[in-house]
Amino acid sequence: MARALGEEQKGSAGQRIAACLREEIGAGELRPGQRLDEEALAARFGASRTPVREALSRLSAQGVLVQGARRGVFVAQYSREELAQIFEAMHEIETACARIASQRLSLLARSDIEDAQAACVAAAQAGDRAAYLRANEAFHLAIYKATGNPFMAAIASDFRRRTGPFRAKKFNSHKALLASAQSHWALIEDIFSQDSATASKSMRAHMRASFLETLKAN
Amino acid sequence: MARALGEEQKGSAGQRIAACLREEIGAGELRPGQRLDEEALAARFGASRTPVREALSRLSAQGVLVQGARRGVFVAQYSREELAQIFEAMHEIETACARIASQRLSLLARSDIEDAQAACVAAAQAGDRAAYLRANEAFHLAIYKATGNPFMAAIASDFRRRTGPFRAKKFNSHKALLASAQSHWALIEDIFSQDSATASKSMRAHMRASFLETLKAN
DNA sequence: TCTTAGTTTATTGTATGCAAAATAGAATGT
DNA sequence: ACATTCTATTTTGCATACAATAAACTAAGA
Repeated sequence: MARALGEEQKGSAGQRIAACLREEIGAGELRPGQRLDEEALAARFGASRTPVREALSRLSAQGVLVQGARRGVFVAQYSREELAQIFEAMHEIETACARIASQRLSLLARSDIEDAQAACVAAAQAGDRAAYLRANEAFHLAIYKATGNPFMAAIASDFRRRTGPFRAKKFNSHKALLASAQSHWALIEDIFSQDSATASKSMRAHMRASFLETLKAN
Repeated sequence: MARALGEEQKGSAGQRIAACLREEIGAGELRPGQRLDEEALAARFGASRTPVREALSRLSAQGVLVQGARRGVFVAQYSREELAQIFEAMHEIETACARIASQRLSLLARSDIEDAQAACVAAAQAGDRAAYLRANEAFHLAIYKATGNPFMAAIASDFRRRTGPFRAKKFNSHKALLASAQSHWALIEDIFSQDSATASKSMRAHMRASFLETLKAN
């Protein structure tokens, strides 16, 4: 990753490392169950183990990593059962987000969602998997932001990160990207309709489909 | 606190310190906005600054603490606006929990909820504020657990912790404790009715009342 | 050949030390 | 008297060093 060392972000080294790892995990670049070596990370980020450990503590507190007792940290790995539970929780939250967003939709939020969807379509047509993954995240994030509630947005984002590695697996063909981008349109229409019942119902359907595809791919 | 040094919990020192601080913050013993001195905490827990910093990183990643750039860490403090947003999110999650719990209620979960409520009533009648705070947490936690979904339970618990210091302020009289314990009965009845619409509606009302009281007390 | 005990190695968890930055205080000038 | 600048102290953030524990490997015995 080019951004590892070059990009100068805000905050302490520990926070930068955490942000970078979070992104990579969410994008599925680090596989579930994979062990993270502290010293290797330190070398990679050009820092000592101390800020690396800080980052790992942060991420394991958020559930993105799991920490075995004196056994190192691993990218969180879930059984089918657990995956179903996570998706159920995510399902509830996303549904609530869609409902609230449809009630409070501002012109700016509407524009942000449209822009994100345009990026999704572009990436899907180009067949750029990495770009689509980011665009898709941005799309859902725009919906979360549209709730006007940063705390709702934060937990929804958290769940997206945790399921990222698993969802990423299902975007493994040009067709899958196009289908995903296509399915956004109905969701957009229903949220923009400003009818909260319709919006939440639509998101419910979207999440259900996403879950079933994810289960198949894992 | 007696539990500071004596109690031997599992895990590393950093995890024990984090758990201890989490509990104290949730119980309102540490005030929002209060600054936490690393060296003082290290002295108190009989450790060096390293595990203390680990604990602080964990908690700030969870949003329980906030970390200013080179300015130390503080117990998270929210404006009325932010408090309203947090409660809205909490409201959505608790409502979903009540709905799911009512659908899946097991005999064991039912028994746990009843036990927790008994403890609430006992603490309220005794006028023991600290005991009531813990019992009330256990009561809500039992409902979360009744969903059978540990991830739903976890986010619900997180929100409870974050709002803990603010909610704690409203339990400042014997009457308030009794009223709170009393209000649980309706909630229990509706969840035990196994009618998900009734259960979620009841939780919605409970959370609304809780929010209004909390706003007044802050 | 398989099991088991002992040893070695690698890695985590903790302590200490140092440098950078921010706050508080003192001194000087207007 | 007030503002400003320089200094000093406190405190964070990072690096290094050390201790403790678990995994891996070796070797010996059944």
